[in-house]
Amino acid sequence: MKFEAVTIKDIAKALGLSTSTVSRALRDSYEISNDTKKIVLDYAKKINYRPNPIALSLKEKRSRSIGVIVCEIANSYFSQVINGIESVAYDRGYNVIISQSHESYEREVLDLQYLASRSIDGLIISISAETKDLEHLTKLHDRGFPIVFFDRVVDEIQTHKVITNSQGACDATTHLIRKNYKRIANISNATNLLITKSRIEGYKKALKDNGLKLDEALIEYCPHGGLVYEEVEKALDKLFMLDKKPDAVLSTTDKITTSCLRYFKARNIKIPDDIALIGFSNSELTELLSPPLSIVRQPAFKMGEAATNFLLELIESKRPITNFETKVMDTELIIRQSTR
Amino acid sequence: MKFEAVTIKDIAKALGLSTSTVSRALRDSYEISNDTKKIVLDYAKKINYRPNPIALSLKEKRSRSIGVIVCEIANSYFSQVINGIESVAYDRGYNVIISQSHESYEREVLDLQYLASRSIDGLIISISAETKDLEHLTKLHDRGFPIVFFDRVVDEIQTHKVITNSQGACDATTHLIRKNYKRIANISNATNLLITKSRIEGYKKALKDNGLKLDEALIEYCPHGGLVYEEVEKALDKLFMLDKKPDAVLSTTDKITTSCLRYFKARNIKIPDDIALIGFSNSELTELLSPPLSIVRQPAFKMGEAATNFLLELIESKRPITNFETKVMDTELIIRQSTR
DNA sequence: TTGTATGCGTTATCAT
DNA sequence: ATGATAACGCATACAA
Repeated sequence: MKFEAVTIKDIAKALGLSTSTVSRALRDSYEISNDTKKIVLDYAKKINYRPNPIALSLKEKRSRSIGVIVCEIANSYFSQVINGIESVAYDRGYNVIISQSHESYEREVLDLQYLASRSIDGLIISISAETKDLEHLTKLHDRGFPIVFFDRVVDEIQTHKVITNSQGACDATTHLIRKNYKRIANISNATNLLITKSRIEGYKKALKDNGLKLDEALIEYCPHGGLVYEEVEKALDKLFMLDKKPDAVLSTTDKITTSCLRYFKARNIKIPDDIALIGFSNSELTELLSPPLSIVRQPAFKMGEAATNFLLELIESKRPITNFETKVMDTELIIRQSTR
Repeated sequence: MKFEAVTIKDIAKALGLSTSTVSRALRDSYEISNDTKKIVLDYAKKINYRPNPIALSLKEKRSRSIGVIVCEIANSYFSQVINGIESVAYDRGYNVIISQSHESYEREVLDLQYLASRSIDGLIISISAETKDLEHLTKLHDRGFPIVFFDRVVDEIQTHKVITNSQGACDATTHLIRKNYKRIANISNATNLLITKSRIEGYKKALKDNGLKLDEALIEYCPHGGLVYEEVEKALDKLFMLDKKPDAVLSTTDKITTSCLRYFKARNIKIPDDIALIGFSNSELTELLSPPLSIVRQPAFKMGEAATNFLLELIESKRPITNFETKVMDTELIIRQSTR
């Protein structure tokens, strides 16, 4: 069942005017007499005329919509980022079209194909944990398509980016060291992601700064970003099978943090008595856990806002931008009782 | 900086063919020779041609995108619904454009204006807690615009709807009664919402079926859907100031449940010793709380899927549909330790 | 001040 | 088997 809307043509016909007069009257052009304007405007209002954005898009070669690709919407971090994106986009008159990669490279490529062509004016993306080949993105970027990365960014593409620094992981690790934990495990996202490297780096820096020896056996990676519980389970199994078991765990993504909690609970491993846990998380419920969970919180909403401002700058700039910026934002370390 | 894409015209010019030949070749029309097809297809692939969906939309008078209005994305229930919507939409070749009402009637009207006209083919909506006047929706609906309601539906508009039954609240209340709680408070959403009426009804039914007297003083409403913590705080303050205080609380939305937990924690009120709590929630973390929270879980993902299937049926139907369906889905009662 | 014609990218209709 | 043209809704250069 199609929904037939009113067009300029309808108004013109009804009023015995030409479409161009109506068009100009609606846009309050100086060339149209006040009388005509009033007649047109009144009638347009009466029949609830709305310009067809698709026709406008075709004409202006811009859709006023931006695409967003994240791994999962139902993840507190990403939903908060989307919230930030949506707030800026809405204010500036843009639609937000959201796609989920579900941590699948293949799906990410499909999403991009779907969003690209010209139905979106630009893209905000946090790449999937599986993504190693960037051709789908470089191909667009090289042709001048505006792309902004956030969270899981890539080095190979020169554009605006929004990330958090490695200080979050460093602070969390330092905190654990100060609390006298000696064998601090680190469970992170896929190895290929820059964000993983950055968080591992923060972790290593803290160890080094505090004179602790790095034990590579204490670092575990989740190739699917912790999307499947089993990979976190496997990682923890391995850690607990070590001769020298960890006495604390730093988990560096929302999803992995939740899985760690689930793992400990299932095995009746007590936090912080049996093991300490600090995790990256943006869930509002972490403070209500028992014990309340120490976390590293990312400024998700602000990251979404920043990414969108960057993207709209790229989209609306008259001339190609070559001077790109990477906005590095601070995380917030919230100490609660899961780390004694 | 604009992104210039390849058009049929470019291909036609490059290959010395007419646009119609190219168009037909790309669509594998029987009237085009295999040789020509191959030449066109190869060249199109080489230069990475993609049809312009906006031009298609203008021609077909459909945008292949659907609008979604929810109060908040960053809410486990709604993000899971959106996940379901997105999954069906994606499979059927539709974009999903998301807007948030933030529980504001005014914002909902703006969102709708923004989405309407012809940039979306249909709408999936869960109305804001503030919404009483439905003119913004009826106006569209009366003109044949496809709308599907879910979760917070309305009686006044005849169309497909997806809801959960009142059994969830009834089951939860019955469970509390069986556990020997006598004074069961109910904290619900705004009074004007049907979903509130339904859940209160389930609650009352359980009391009645079990021979308990209804005490209206034990029912509290949150006009802003619990979006502001203070209204939940006020509701609980009132309940705890009663001469006969409640010994259990049933909270009927995600947001309110979280606020209850926060309130009890802030005041060191122990669950379930000081008071029992069971709440509607779709968060994955509730089982990790201490005590693990008894919940009523809604089939959020499935509700999103069902709503989208309904909407696409309305959109793609050749003739006006007058036979509307309301899909009533079951909730899941998960008993954990917050209710002894 | 108003009207006519053109084009945005695509496809359907009608030639050739 | 292929090409020319009109149309979708709108804005605008150009005419009148």
